[in-house]
Amino acid sequence: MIASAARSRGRPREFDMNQALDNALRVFSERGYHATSIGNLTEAMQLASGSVYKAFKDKRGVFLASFDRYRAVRSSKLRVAVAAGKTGYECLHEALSFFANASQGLEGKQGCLVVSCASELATFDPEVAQKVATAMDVNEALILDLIRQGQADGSVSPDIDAAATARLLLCAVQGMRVVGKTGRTREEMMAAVGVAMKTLT
Amino acid sequence: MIASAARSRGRPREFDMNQALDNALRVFSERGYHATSIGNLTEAMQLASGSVYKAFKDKRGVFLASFDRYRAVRSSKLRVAVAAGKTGYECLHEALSFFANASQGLEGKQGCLVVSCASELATFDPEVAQKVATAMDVNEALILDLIRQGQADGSVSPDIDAAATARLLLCAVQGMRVVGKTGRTREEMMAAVGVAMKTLT
DNA sequence: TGATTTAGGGAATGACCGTTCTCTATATTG
DNA sequence: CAATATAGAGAACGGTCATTCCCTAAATCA
Repeated sequence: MIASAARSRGRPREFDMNQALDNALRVFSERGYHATSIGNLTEAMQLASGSVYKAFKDKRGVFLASFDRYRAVRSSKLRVAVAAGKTGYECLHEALSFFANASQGLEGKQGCLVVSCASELATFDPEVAQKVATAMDVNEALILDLIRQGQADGSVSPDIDAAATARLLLCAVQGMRVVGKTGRTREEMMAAVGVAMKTLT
Repeated sequence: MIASAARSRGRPREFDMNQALDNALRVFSERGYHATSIGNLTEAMQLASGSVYKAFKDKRGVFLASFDRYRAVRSSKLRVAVAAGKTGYECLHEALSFFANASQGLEGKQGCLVVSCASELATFDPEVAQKVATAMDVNEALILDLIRQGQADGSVSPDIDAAATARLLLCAVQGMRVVGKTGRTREEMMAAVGVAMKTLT
């Protein structure tokens, strides 16, 4: 038997898990965790409430799965975007532009699942708090990495405090997601990226 | 009759409005809007539910009043902090430090009412969305003002794009409030402020 | 084929929450 | 002092929400 074709025991799942999670995380992003009802989720995911509970235990389970999906998709897209740069400096510009683009127009208004929902839960849910902290750390580590890469290839000043700069840039991109909820244009956000790049010289 | 001593008609209010709002906004900040129940509010405000509804019409009314109170208090404190600086550059450093300080330790974990709660409501409540947008605009305008002041007194480079820099710094300070929810030290945040100041030279 | 296992769907349930109602208390007005 | 007006407190109410239950459907196992 081919390993990848191994089937589970009973009736197979009829819906596409990733597609359902993409719909769920869109609703969570727009409405926030507590304002999202099971009804909102069943409508968006095109599933009956019983099926939701069969597949995910409870509402929090849907959220946790959506959160992981969101992070996986965003991380993947970010890494693709970053790869377009050649020097460390260019990669950093790609990374900041990626966040700027997500903070503008409709996508900006939808907001960031990590920022809006997770902040809502992190206070009273240690597991979510940990996931949020990790998400932040991963982004900060990526930026720090690119700064060091830039210092190595000469595109970023060797005199800057890499750790502090990475932290400031992390704040800047997370702040873009917040400010972007009030509605900004791509030009406004890209101009901010241009200013942020000055911290690397 | 002395104007300031003019009393209203019926039984006078027994609780202190500002104190009650300070308690309410603390709960809204910690729990978010939807996760805050009337029970949470009556407990924190030390008022019976009937009294809350008599004084504020409904839950949203409590939130709106808390939001205004929060903005008034924070704005006032920010302006006091900024006044400690002499040059525009110094005033900007005071302003950024003010946000950094609020984004660290316990206050950082409590979070910002504008960021966490208002984002939660802004999607489906135009009035709240307007209030949030205004809060952002006021902060951005203050930063822009200080940059121009610095350019006038020679403490900030005349070559920088004042509007774009103000926007980036707004993103940075709002981002601090988000990142600060995951727990950061004063030193970490102040180092980020130091880096942000480089955008002014 | 019959037994077993898992998924889908939707009605039923029980708890909680926001709001209203009612009654009492305390002020001003005339 | 009566009349009026507003505040305080908490019980009562109605609706919504998350969750569970039960029945049916579709797969594998023996």
